[in-house]
Amino acid sequence: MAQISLTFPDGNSKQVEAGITPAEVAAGISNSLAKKAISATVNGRHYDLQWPITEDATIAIHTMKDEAEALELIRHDAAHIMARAVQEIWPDVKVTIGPVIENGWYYDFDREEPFTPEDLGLIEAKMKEIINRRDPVTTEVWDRDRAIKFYEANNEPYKVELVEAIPEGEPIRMYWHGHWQDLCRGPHLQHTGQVPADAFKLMKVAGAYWRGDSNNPMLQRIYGVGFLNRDGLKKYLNFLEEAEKRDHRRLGREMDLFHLQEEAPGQIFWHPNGWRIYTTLQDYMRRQQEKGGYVEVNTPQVIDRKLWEQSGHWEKYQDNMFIVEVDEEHAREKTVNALKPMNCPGHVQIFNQGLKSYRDLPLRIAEFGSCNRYEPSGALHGIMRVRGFVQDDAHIFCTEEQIESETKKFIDFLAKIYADLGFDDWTVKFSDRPDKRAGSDAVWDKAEHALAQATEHAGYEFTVNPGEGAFYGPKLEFVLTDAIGRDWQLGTLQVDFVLPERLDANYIGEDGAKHRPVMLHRATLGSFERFIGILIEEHAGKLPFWIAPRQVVVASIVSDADDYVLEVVEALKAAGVRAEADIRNEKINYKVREHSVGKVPVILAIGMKEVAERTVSLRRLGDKHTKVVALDEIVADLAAEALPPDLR
RNA sequence: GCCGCAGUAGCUCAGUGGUAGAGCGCACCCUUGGUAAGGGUGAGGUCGGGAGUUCAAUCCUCCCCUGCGGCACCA
Repeated sequence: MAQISLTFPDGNSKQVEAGITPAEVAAGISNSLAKKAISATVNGRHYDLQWPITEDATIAIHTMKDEAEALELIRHDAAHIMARAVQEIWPDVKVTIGPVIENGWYYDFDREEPFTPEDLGLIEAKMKEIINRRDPVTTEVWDRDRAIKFYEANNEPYKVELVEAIPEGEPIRMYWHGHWQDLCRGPHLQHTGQVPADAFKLMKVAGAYWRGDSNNPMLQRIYGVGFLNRDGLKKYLNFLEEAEKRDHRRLGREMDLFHLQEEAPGQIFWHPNGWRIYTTLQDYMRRQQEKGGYVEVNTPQVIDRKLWEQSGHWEKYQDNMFIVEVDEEHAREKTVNALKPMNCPGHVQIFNQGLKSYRDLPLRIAEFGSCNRYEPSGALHGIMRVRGFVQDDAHIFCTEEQIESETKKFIDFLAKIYADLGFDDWTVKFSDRPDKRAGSDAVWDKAEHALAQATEHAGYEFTVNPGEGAFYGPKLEFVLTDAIGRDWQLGTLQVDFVLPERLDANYIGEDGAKHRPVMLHRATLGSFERFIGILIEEHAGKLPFWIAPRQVVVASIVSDADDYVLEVVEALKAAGVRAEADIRNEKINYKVREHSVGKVPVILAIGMKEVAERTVSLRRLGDKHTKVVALDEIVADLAAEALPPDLR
């Protein structure tokens, strides 16, 4: 047998026979390591203890102390144990796939009756039983025919499909947890008892399409979360509870910002408090756009289908459009219009008015564009995914050569704004050419290169979404996360070679000939609605002072102080601070609690002492202590604090 | 759109085959209280909408709407 050399993390190496397994390596080191081992990293690859090593390698043996590997294995084995539990309880259920995801795993099943919440309890109990059996986990590589025959015989059609889909040359690996068997690329733990029985929980059942395709049958997916120990699980459940308190839908109610009702699904009724956030943000954006070299426009809401046909929306986007038919009396034909779902065609109409010269480029046309999209009912989510929203939209008409510099300029623009608004943690996704696309490969090469270059030059890394670009061009997505870690696309930048063509936009070049401009679709906040949702969750309702809808409440402690309270409010308002008086017949404790729950950043309490001294007692949201400050001083301080970051 | 779950007072929720309750909030009264809920009294509901079963439906059945969690979608 050939010899190979294994190199350990401490730098020592050892000659061993080829085909040795990490389990044998561990056993050669010590009995206790052999017992505690869960997996290995061999030449950088996460490796099952049972897989043979056939070439020179670096090797590290993992135990439960290696958190990343341990969690992956625990979750992966738990997924299998869950599937086994389900089949032990309901033998007719067909199994499909069950990967590890963030915090846990899921497994998709095909079963006639739905799983109920009570079923989850049964499955959990069965899983604990399986864990306690400490069944050994073993593995073998099979050839394709054997695997297919096996699954056909066992009436597991989804597994047959999965085996068939494994590319030639890749091993078809089987795993056994005791007698129960599953197709799996591994690695896995040594035995089921290595999964902590008190550190996992089945969370929910949901529908999911087989292979993620809505043309396929819907399966039932069970989600579980799993951790190294009970404490990890407790922490996670606690996090979920805390996240619930940050939910913008809950805070929207508590802070009296907005509501939705069933007569207008996916559309927002903004209350005075919420609308102040909205307009404050819009005023701020308007100033930024002016500084950034944009011109602001406004375009019609209801537009004849002819324009949508020309732009391609009628063909590609009609399912998502609100169609408005107008049946005029005496009209020979009724007109068919659509509420605009996007602003781009309108902006091209403005670009097309009059002849444009290359000297006009880049022309940056901005609009707080009110859009309506008929989003699928299941997609609606609070104010984050709605059917009526306003984009801080703009279209930059430029030459191909200007794509890179305009992209860089936009990313800098966006980064500054996100920073002003308190976001440091956002990511960039880059979506490149899809299979179905318009435009030549040469043009795509140029556009993708320009976008990627500009992003790097602006100092940002990005992840690539292969094939996820729009049919008309590649795009950048600027992504933020909500309270429970779900990603939301806010800003975007998309290169478009197609729409200028379809709507016949052109400019006169230096050479005196007509040329086609490129359009960059871009939005910074994305939509005000989604952005405000994210903003609320990011700050858990404690918005920065300048955005807070109610910045200051001045509360009387005794009614004899009321006149002075009103005077303080007037002084603050005159200085540009959003202040309200609370002279209700309530105790100061009550008022402080109520306005704290309402997330008012500053409470000024006024008793007779403050009246006499012309001071206020200042209390900041979240602080326990208070501070007495002279009236003039606090007015000046809060006025300065109320200024938006760009006006300071 | 698909799968599952839910919809009772402004909010959070309990409840029943014989047309309904709590806490908070709201109104009024008492209380003038020094930094996260002072006390009393009272008003407030077509039990999401429609149909069916029944002597009788908020409760059982069916359809629809909306919301929630996923999936799919997301120019």
